[in-house]
Amino acid sequence: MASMDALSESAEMMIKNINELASNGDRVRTSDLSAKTELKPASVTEMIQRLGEIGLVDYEPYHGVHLTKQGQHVADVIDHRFNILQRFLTEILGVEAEEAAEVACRMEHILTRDVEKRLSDFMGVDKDSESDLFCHQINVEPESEPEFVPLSKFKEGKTGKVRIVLEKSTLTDTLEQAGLSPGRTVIVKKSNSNSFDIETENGNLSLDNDLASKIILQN
Amino acid sequence: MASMDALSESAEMMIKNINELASNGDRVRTSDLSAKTELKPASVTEMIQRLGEIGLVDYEPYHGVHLTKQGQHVADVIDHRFNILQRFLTEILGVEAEEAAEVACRMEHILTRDVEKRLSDFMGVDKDSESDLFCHQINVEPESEPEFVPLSKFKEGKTGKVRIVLEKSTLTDTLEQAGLSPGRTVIVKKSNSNSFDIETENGNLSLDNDLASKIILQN
DNA sequence: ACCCTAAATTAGGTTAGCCTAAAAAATGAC
DNA sequence: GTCATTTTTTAGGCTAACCTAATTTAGGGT
Repeated sequence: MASMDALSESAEMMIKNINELASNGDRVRTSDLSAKTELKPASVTEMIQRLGEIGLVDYEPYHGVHLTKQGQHVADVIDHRFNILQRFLTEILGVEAEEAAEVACRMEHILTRDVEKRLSDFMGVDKDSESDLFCHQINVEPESEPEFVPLSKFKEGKTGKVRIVLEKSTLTDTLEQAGLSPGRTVIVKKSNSNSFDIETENGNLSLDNDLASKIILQN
Repeated sequence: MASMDALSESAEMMIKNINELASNGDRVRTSDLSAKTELKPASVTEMIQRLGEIGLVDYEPYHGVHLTKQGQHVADVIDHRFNILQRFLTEILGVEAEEAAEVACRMEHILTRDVEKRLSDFMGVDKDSESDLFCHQINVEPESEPEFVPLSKFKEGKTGKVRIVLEKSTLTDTLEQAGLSPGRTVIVKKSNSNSFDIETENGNLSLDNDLASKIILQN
């Protein structure tokens, strides 16, 4: 081990990439890092040697690297900062995914502990973020995320809760009477390209596709 | 003029400092820049020469620099990004002033145009920011402290500006289309215990209480 | 006008982070 | 087990951004 200086962006990126490639527990090879970072192999070697010297990585010439406990901690911090930043950029600001990832990837190296913590609180992250970790590791079914989709995309037989009715008009009162106001639960009984037969708490009715696309349901 | 590369953080900082020292219209001297940037005079000379070569600065050996039109534009962009970031960090996250300034000063060089714009909207900056200035100067009524409350707590007829939309997932896109993204203004037309009829810049819609509680508006 | 001092520039050195090309080590086919 | 191929490392170069030390210029006091 050596200096206690702050890590450079390049060094942090290397640690992050090592961590991402180490998912299977194996040592990470120079060539894989070279491919992932788009640096030449010689540059990767240079960097992982330096990381080895300061104890963040266990480096064996010709046999790749893996993160030390210290290095893993750095990776975890960076990872968390990235996730928080990305979520903020996409969910709060509405930045498009790819750009959000790029910007988050630059900002993750700049965040201070305090700003990170405050941003986490703002985004509503539980202090015990193990649930987050759990998800990453198990990740059995990424499907059951509650989704918000227009009624017109619901499959037959599916039940959903009305969350939003876009576009109000005189029709709204009618829809309301029919049990299609926000908060109500509906079942799509039958659907085809232009007609949806649905059952609401107030009875049954049919909608055309145009209208159905403006009623947003939650799974 | 020469390259069209993105400016380095160091170059942008130099431009920023030149701009700040040029408030009186005079040419900015190397020694002043040296003092302000905490770089040695030789390093300042080196940098301003480079900035001169790419046309951002008008450099005359032994007689200082001043920003060109191009350079002034860069300075203005950086300045705006800094202000927005600092406001976000202090007003929204509650970061202490000095730390906010430091972090903003690093992040200002990373923001993309799009993120800058979205963050500006989020912070409620109008494109013609003269209104902003106006408000600050007149500030007749200190009563209506802007408050952040969920849409579900808004009284009928009240107008507010969307600041945050909690809840991720595919819903975000839908809300955005509906005119419910951060920065937009909405009016609550009618409300009851479980349904909110609101008017946005994009039209009218209804929300259920659960969802409305997750959309945070500012008075 | 001349000199002296302060300011600015040039010259030359360092480091991090990249590169290419050459050398060395590991790996797998037989 | 040997050898060809692939992978990795070493060697040496480059640039940006800093530095110190030496040189040059500007400008004021007399």
